Amino acid sequence: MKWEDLADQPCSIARSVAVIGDRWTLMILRDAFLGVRRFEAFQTRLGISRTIITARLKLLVDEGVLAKIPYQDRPVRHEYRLTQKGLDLYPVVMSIVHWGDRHYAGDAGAPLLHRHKTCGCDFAPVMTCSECHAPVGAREVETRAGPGAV
Amino acid sequence: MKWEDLADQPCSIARSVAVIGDRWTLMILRDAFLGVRRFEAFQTRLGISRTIITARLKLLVDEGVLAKIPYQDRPVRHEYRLTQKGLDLYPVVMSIVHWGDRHYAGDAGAPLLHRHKTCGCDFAPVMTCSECHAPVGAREVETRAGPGAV
DNA sequence: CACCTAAGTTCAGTTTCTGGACGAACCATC
DNA sequence: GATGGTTCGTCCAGAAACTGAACTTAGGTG
Repeated sequence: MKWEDLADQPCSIARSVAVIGDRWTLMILRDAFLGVRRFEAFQTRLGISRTIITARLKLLVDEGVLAKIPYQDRPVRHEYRLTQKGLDLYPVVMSIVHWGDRHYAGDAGAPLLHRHKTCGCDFAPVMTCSECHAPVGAREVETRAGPGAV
Repeated sequence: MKWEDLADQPCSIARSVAVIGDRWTLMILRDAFLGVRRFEAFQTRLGISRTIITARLKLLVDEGVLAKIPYQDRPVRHEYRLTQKGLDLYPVVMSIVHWGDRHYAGDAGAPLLHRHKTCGCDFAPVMTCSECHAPVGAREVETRAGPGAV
């Protein structure tokens, strides 16, 4: 199987992974959620080749995760902003952060803290059930084929 | 920046992405959560080269996400099981699934349904605040340097 | 004019991924 | 005891992706 074939699988993971599932794309999304918007800023912060930045930003724009918006004319310059579809990735990014905090933070603790403005507390993300609102763990879930299965 | 350097960044995303941030690793984790445990099963389901399966399983075992456990002697055979650290990735996997369901499920609907055994309902994962238990969106969060920052 | 910025593109060289063949260790069957 | 099957890999040549560095475009600054 090739990377492009992933997008055609009858699996939401495969289809998502085809878009966001590589190292640099996830790092770009991290920076986007931290407010980075310009090509040069992504390149400087990540320190990777401009070719890759170009390719990844293009993919994310093509997929509607980022929008390329001009912020000045003469010369025209663009910035990359998260769309609603991009903002919907927040739980993905936060759960990755949280896993890293739990398993890779050294003695010093987490590199970043997240404050929930609504309640004013530093928080950790908790995955809950949309129906009963209780926290959900892997062992409490049963998976079965849905309407979109093959 | 090279891939290996990611693990040394003062960023939980980078450190996590160094472990789980590539396409095939995420697909292997998906299958692991669906109950796949054997080398041959991963290879057959994913249809990718055995070299990659070997390398990815080794990385996940080295990182303590999977455990390699013998399930028979003569000849000795192993299976790969999620450790607690691996099970902790469930929110990551589920949030990716959910994003895919929302943005890439066709008219047919989601390929897989998830039933919360505790309450008996099919559910969607909702990210909530550990402190006030309300759902959290990207715009309601403020990020700042934590104790583990450089 | 010389130099600067932002956002890319181009290119040769290196690294990584790929499919397919092969190996090792055992079991079952004829 | 030769053949074939199962499971879990390794090895290799070729293809694809990534890399750093230089170059381009379109304008702005002193």
